Formats: sequence, structure tokens, C-alpha cells
Amino acid sequence: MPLKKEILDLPFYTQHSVVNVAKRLIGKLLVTDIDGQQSVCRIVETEAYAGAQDRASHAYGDRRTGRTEVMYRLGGCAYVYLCYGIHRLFNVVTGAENTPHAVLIRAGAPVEGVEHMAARTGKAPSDPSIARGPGNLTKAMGITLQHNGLELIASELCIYSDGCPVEESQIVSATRVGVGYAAEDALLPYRFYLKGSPHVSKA
DNA sequence: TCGGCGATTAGCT
DNA sequence: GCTAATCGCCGAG
Repeated sequence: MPLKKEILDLPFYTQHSVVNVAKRLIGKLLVTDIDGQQSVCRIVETEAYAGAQDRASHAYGDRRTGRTEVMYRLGGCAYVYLCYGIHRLFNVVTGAENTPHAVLIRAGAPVEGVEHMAARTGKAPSDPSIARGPGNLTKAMGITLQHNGLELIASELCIYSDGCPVEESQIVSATRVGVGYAAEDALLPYRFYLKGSPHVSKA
């Protein structure tokens, strides 16, 4: 008997603590509907980026550029940007308007539509790395720069809870990946992942 | 205006 | 372990 899927509501995204949102997104379902092809994965790894005060964030020092503008919106929309000129990275904007908080979705475990993920990535459906790592996840799910700024409501890009609770003891916190340039902020425990999952990056 | 680097990844040594 | 791929942003000049 499958549990009922419920769309995450606005209060979830607009809550004060971006770190709490990052933690609670573990175990939620990311759903894309691209050209009528539905793909679903369970989020197993996230990272919080705490706005203007966080050296690792694009919005550090309150930098408002064309790229970061979407981070300043009210929580509940997508921030997708190009990294290293090659990879698209998907973030969930959180918090109040004008507070540039975001959660990077780093990895997922396929739930439905894995055949579409395989077609997009050229990997075998059984390959645990199919949506492992932020660049691989967007590729597998079909997320592109066109989704930047899109609200996470029932459309082609959305996040659901299926009521399946994740035990607190199963969520590991750690330092973020690839942010060595952020000085002391690189030491913050802003990365969360599902303990023991083969779909988590840098195990 | 230009040079360097980044919330990465795959492939090769 | 090292490097190429490739583009937006920023600091130096």
C-alpha cells in the first residue's frame, strides 16, 4: 500500500533556518515531468547555503547579480546555475524574500522513471551513480537552466513528501563538498546525507 | 579588458 | 592523482 504523496507547502520553504530545510529535504521525492516523461528520485544528499553571511554562497556579501537574483526571492522556487561551464546544479531557494538562502540538491536514489534517467545519462538503470553528485542528478532528472526561477508547485518540477519518515539517526551531517575557498565557513556542518546509501556522492 | 577560478565530472596515468 | 572541458563572475590593471 503506497503512502500518499503530498506536495511540500510554502511554510516549509519559507521557514527561517535553511539548515533545517536542508536536513528535512532528505528522504523527500523530487519529481520532474519533462516532455511527458515523469521521473522521481528520493533525495539522499543536500547542502545548505546560508545567504549573505556564508562565504561559500554565491550571494556572500549580498552580491546581487543576474545569476544570484533568484536566490533573493521568497522560498519555494528553483535556482539552477551553470558550474564549470558544463554542469547544471539544482538548488531550492528558501527563506523570506531578500534573504538569499538556498539548498543544493546533491544526490538522489531513483524511484520511478529510471529508464528516462538512463536514456539521459547513457548509464545502466541499475547504476547507483545515475543521480549521484549534483551535476549527475540534474542530468538524470532532465533539469536545465530553463528551470531556473520556476516555482516548485505541481508542474514539471516539484518536491513531495510521501509520508515516509526518515529517522534522525539515519541522517549524517558533515562539511560541504568543494568549498575549500570559503575559509572558516568550509568547516560548517551544512551537508546532510542518508546514512549508508550507495546513491550518496563522495561516500 | 584580461586572467583566474569555481557548490563538477569522466577519463587517463 | 591529474587534467580537460567551458562559461559566468570578479578582481586587477
